[in-house]
Amino acid sequence: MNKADKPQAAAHASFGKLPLQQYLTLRMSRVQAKLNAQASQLLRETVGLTLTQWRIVALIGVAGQTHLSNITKQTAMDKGLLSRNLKTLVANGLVLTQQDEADQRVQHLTLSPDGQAIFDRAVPITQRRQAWLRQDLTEEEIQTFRQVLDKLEIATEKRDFWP
Amino acid sequence: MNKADKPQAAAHASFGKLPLQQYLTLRMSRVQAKLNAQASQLLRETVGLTLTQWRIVALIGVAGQTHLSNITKQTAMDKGLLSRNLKTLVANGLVLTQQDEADQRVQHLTLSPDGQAIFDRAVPITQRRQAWLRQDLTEEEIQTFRQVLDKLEIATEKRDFWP
DNA sequence: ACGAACCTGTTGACTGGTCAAATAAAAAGT
DNA sequence: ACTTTTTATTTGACCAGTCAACAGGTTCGT
Repeated sequence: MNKADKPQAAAHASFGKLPLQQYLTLRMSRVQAKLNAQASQLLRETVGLTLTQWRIVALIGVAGQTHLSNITKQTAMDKGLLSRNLKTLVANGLVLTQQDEADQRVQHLTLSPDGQAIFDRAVPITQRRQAWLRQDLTEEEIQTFRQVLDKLEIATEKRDFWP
Repeated sequence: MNKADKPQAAAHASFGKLPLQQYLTLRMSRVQAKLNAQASQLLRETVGLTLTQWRIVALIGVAGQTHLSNITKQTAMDKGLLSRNLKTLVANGLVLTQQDEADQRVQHLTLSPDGQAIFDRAVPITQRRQAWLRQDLTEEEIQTFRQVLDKLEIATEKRDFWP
């Protein structure tokens, strides 16, 4: 319902090569947004956790025992955020904390029986979703995808790309 | 300082095949977090926009003219969020709005001269970043990466994977 | 032509996430 | 020994994002 929709659209021929719409990061963020929405809904309906809470529980679950800074590294989430989320998990009795004797700073985190039960219940659900997401992907595609993610991650770490 | 560190770690042999650490979504979200942090910092330092604001400006810029629901679709962001962000962009004089005559609901969005100036300044910066991110990627990798993103996106849309 | 369904955009209340500073403990350097 | 640096976690203030409800406007079915 509109006339000429591209008055200055011509200007973008001058972008050199890379049309903005094809920025990897923009596309990633859109897909990610949809994936997150889907995962959040699924987790809310089935186990009553937020995505962040689930990730904490999951990481403790697979490790058997960890501490916060470990989770920080594995997720690249804000430590403050994790600290707060953890607090509610502890308050809800899903996670147990125990001070390290040698190093008074670190708290060891383990799942309580309740936490373990939720973990055990959620794992097959999330696996099913993962399988669903992979259904149309070949092994090669997945492998390349992982490889690209790795390279992108590395590229974010060396930050010498700008003075 | 701890006894058996894997009392329940053995349980994960029973996961079937997919170890939790390899969930595509978990790895994606970590990389995405780092990319976002990098982009946000860059944009803040160079053009003084948040990532969301930049994306709105960018999408208006490339289209020449759009409307909100269009941006909603392209980014999968919340329309409320976009509406608010847009309001501040309009208040700051970067974006101009104009009611559609035929359809009174839609507002056409264009960049003001100021907005265009910022856009023109930001584009090369973001392109440089994109190039940096791609530096270690081959064309095939990028293509496969895109393809996987597409398939994942499609998989989030048909939601019949769970009763 | 009339109501139902639908689309566009806004608002409010609330939750989640970010940034930066603070606290506290250990490790490293001198 | 003692300052400096690094690491682990917490806290506070603030901003971004989500959900759900709403107000107007359009379209479609009968």
